[in-house]
Amino acid sequence: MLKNILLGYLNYRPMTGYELKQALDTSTSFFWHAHHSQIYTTLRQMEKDGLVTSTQKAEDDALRRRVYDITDEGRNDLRQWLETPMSEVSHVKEEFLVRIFFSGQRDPQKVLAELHEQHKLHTQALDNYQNLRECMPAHEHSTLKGTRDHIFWNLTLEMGFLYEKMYLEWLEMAIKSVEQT
Amino acid sequence: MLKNILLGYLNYRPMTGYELKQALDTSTSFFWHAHHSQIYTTLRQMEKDGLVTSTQKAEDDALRRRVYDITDEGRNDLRQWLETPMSEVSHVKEEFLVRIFFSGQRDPQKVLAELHEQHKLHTQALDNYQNLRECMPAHEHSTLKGTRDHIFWNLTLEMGFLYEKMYLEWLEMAIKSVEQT
DNA sequence: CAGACCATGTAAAACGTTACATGATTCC
DNA sequence: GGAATCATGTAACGTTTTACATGGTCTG
Repeated sequence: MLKNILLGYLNYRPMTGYELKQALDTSTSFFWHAHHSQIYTTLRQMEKDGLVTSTQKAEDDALRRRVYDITDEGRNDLRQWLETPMSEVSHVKEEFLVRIFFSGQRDPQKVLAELHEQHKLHTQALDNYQNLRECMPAHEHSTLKGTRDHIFWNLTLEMGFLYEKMYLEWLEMAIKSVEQT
Repeated sequence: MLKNILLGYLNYRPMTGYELKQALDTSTSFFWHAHHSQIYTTLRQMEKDGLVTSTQKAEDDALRRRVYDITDEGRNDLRQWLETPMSEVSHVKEEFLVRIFFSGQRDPQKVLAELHEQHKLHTQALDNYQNLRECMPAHEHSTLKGTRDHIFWNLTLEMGFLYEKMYLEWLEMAIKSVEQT
């Protein structure tokens, strides 16, 4: 899966592993994240498999920056993946909900504290999306020439926003529910 | 993580691997799932680690049913895990959103078809939660003696419901957005 | 010159998926 | 007797996390 994301980014332009890590941390982090160690090793594997090529930025580059570029084979691979539709829903894995599910015998005060902490964190996440959303210029009138990318970027951003809003709503309900015990 | 879920269930009552798989598939599947192969191997590992014990249901049981029971050490382990609060938000991994993010160059008709397919699947999921919700008797007046478990079970069920509702809302927005292209 | 950030890697362990494998019971 | 479901496992493979490891650059 990480492979597809890296190909997706490299399809826009050549990038280093470090830049890809940053791209994942900012743009894609809501729905996929990865540690740098995995990114670097996956890139090397992809190079072996002929999906990307890499070159040192300059022969004497002290930072040893290695720029990756997608190959035709890589582009094919990416297209193939995108053209094969998903026919299931992605499986959710939410540790916090597991904790809640098994919280019947915990001290209610401690559960409440944890719910409040999550509320704080999800509020921060929501603020983040709200800012990003406001920063987004009216794409309708600006850069729409030739590319429809922004439509889809906005859609995923909007999902992040809706998700956090829904999560906060639920947390507030949960807090009330536990308080009434 | 799977370990904690299995301990959580076994803390209610002794169960076989098969029953645990069913419990995961019905109660917990919205926020955690696992294949039977992983469940059986994890149970064996937990037995080695002294967190559970296992016994054959009957010496001549042709079905080789093996019943697992939690030990004191297992109960400790579970308590410890529950008492250590989470101070981050769980990371989401949604393959479908990755696909949408990189869909700028796909045939819009194919993207639409995929969005409609997801809409169908998430509608089914929502119906499921709605049924479960209606089946839940008014716990307030029934089994509340001694256990607060149902409060938390209902909360996770409610989250499943809200999540699917939000997802459908987003899908409808996404469909409109792509149609207008 | 210290601290933040740039930049890349290896290795081991943990976790998760897929495929293979087997055989019993139950209901029609 | 055939199909669905009960019931448990192993092995290979692939993915992800965690810890270790190193050194350069840039800003105040």
